[in-house]
Amino acid sequence: MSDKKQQKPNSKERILRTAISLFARKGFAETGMRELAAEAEVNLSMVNYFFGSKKGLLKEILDDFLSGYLAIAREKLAGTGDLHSRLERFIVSAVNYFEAERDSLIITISELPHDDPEIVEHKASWAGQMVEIVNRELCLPHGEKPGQNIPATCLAPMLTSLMASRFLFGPLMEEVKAGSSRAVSTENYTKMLVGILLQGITGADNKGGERKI
Amino acid sequence: MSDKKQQKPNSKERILRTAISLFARKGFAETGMRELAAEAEVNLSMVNYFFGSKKGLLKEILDDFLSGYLAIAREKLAGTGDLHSRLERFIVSAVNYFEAERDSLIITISELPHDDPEIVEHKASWAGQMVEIVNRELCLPHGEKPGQNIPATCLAPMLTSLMASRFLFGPLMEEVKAGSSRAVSTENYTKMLVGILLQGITGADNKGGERKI
DNA sequence: TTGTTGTTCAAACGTTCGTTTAATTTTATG
DNA sequence: CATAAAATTAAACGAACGTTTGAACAACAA
Repeated sequence: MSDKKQQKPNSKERILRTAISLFARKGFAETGMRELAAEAEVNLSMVNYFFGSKKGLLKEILDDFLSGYLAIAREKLAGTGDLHSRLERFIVSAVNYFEAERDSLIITISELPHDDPEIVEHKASWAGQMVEIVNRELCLPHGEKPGQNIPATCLAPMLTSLMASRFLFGPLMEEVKAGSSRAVSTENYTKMLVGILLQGITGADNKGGERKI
Repeated sequence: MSDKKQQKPNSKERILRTAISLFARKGFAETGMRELAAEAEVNLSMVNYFFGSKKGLLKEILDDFLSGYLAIAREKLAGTGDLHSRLERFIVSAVNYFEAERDSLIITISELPHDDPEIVEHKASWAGQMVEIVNRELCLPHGEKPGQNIPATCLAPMLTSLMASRFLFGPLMEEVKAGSSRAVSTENYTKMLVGILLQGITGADNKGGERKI
């Protein structure tokens, strides 16, 4: 018994982990409670016991992921440093976070457009805070240059979608070309994103400086 | 009777349109056959009569959308012209297509990561062709410059995700800030994308020419 | 011990699901 | 008109859904 209790963690945590895996692979509505309970090796009732309902479980997954994403945005986009370095360290942190929590990312993106009133307020709350940060740290400081002002409600989705593309399309691309996920390392992927984004959103007046890649 | 029969189109088409709307708003699995039939003003059995099954209906929606997207990629990315103009006209066409078929786009993206074996082969077939086009028309001609070669299995998802972000996040952003969808016109949105992408993926050696925006 | 609190369990709740059947109505063709 | 084909209908199928119940079990304090 050198480990604490690695072989049998909390039932609640086991449910959470299994749910994240199943929801990402099969979809939330397509995953049944009995299937989830069986895979997590718990009794059927335990899900409702710990999370109240199936949607309560989904809400916890979304909140866990989005709060982590928002914390990264808050920490990395703000503070000292010019736009380039702040954006770069944000992308590095966010992409690493997406990779570590890729199943939660897939669930979040997949459930994004659905208008379940019980869920949509949660998403809107997180999205609103994200837009606020992007607006304060990225849009406003560079709104001086005319013709380059991208609204935060447009830029925030762009950034998130671009960073998430690798993981959203990952399973499908693996089906298309086996091993394609490992053809580009995560480190190189972030470098690509930084290169694309920095030289783009900083304007056409960029005279080839900032050779970040 | 000036119109052909605008008030009552084919039942099959009515089912298709209603399904696209409901699947996009509520999700595929969350939408019931009875709800769909009621909203389409059609008997419950008609869905299976015309489409075989609920999944057959989804497959038709996905195939319709993806074939149109692939046709645009084929037509706009290939042909004469330098990379800049070809990429620009592709983005213009694709974004307009996404806007016209935004519900189908939402359905396609939302169902992307799910591994239903009956659906995944369809998606993989389309994705494989898309990757092939991107590789032939974008990656290979510019693979000469070292350090800038982004694999097509990485670039194609990037392009698609970036163009789709406006529509994927649209409903949520409207919840965050009413009217945000109309804050940026589709034309300006495409110009933003062109500006970001062109100056990014064409490399850091770009000396500020090509002021497309 | 007794009582309490937090888990786990088997069983069943009523509902809704996607699908099928068989009869009927409509449409088109000879 | 007659007849075959296509479209539409009401009703029911068995299966699976999310949820609830009430009892049993574990750990621990009084």
